[in-house]
Amino acid sequence: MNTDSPDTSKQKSDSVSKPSSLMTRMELNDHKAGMEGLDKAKINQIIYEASKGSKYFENEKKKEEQVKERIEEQKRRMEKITAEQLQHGLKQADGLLSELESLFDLSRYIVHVDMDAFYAAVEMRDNPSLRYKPMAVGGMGMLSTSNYLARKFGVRAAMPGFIGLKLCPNLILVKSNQEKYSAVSKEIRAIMVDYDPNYCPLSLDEAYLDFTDHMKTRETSSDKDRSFLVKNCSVDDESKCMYSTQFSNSSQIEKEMLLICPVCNKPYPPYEVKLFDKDIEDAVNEMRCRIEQRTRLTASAGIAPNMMLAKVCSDKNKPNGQYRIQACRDSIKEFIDDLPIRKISGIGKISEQMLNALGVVKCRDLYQHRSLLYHLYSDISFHYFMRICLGLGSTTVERDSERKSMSTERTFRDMSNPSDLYDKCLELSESLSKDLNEEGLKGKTVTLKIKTSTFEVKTRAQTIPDYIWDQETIYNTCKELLRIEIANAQPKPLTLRLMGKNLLICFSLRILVAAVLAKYPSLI
DNA sequence: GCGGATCAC
DNA sequence: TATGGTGATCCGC
Repeated sequence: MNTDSPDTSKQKSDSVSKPSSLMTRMELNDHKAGMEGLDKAKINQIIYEASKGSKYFENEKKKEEQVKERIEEQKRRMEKITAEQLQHGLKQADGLLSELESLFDLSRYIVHVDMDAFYAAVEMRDNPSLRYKPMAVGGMGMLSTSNYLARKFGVRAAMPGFIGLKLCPNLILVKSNQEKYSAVSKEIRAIMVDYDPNYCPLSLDEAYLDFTDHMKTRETSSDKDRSFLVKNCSVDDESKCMYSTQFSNSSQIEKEMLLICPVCNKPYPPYEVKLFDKDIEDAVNEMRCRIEQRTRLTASAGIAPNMMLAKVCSDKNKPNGQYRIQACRDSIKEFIDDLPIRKISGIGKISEQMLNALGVVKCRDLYQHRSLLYHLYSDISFHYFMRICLGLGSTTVERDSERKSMSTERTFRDMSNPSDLYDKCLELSESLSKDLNEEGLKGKTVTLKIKTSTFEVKTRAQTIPDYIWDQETIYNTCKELLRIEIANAQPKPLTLRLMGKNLLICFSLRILVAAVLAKYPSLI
């Protein structure tokens, strides 16, 4: 027994234990919109009380320790860097920066569109009794999104439902309805096509668009082309409910007139014709209005010369707003300099901590500390950081290329009986094989993923000589990998809460057909 | 090629 | 009572 350790028996009078300041991982995410002015300390206390002692929590503590060790290791490496090396790093960095500088292209209008609290908004639209009440989509296990009222209590996406209920006892949980969200997404995308036929969807509720070509045709467009029916109603004298329909389509107008405004609960009309201007702000505004007309859901948007900046902008005036960065170096510099690095897509909670430890908090700090970053990070990461601090991003909006992998995984009640585990393994093999078959895909690297009852995650892969997709080969390969893991756990049983499978794709029937048809068009 | 980690949604 | 699923990428072997 270590007599130096604090005597915990003396602390039992403390009825409330304090969340450890070291447990950054468990704290409330507040880097996104809708989180202003809440009592963070109180919320974190509730999250901590609800989580502490659980297996999940214990595993998070372990991971937190590992991150701390990584930061220590980073510090040790930093201290070894000499003044001379720093001088060299500075030269390298400045060389790269001037190279990157020449890549700047300010000629494009890149737009990022993001639906506001998408799943929650759909559910509120379809069930008026949910309006003005805190609600979230998901179950006791996990929430996929919450409405803005629930966010005021700290209820967020990726939070388990039971914690959401602790934060907000009146929270209403609504089951997720993916098919419905997909259908709404399809309606939204049908509008996006009018502004950029090559738009790039990121998820059901998010997309990048390149408005550049549209802006050229817009210059010569007639007023009629830019006229849409818009319904205005003032609600609580602030948020405006806009309802619009395309002016040219009179039969549609009559159909829409029968609808009830979801916010003011009055029937349409009255409505008015709104003429949108030829500039980019009005073009994006027009698109958002049309989305709202079609779906009765609001979107936010960011307008910038590249994708990285557009993405940050769309968050700025959320919900139901838009923000534009002017396409000039000074505006970009002013915007990026003060921006916290965590706002950049790709810099998550861990990278933020690692960089903060070096004194890098805002994007301008990436530039200030460029020499240090040159020495501490890989070429790829360093390159990425330098692009960020310049405000440089991709200007080519393109659809995702072909998928590189396909996977399936399930969480279940703790399971240790080997025959149950093999059953689960077979089940997942069937599922993955079916999905591969539907898309005509094959691969040669099979990966088994397991998560133990203590939340420890492991993956075990095997590459086989042939391209495969069939259930038997997937099962036989994974069965062997699983057998080894069960054996390695001996004499203890292997107790799992999740199992998954993944196949790296090497062959796509669809691509093959496309290639053959391209070569022999007569086959069509 | 493998396994762990991180990130986004 | 109770902390997801899918796809991608990077790093260090």
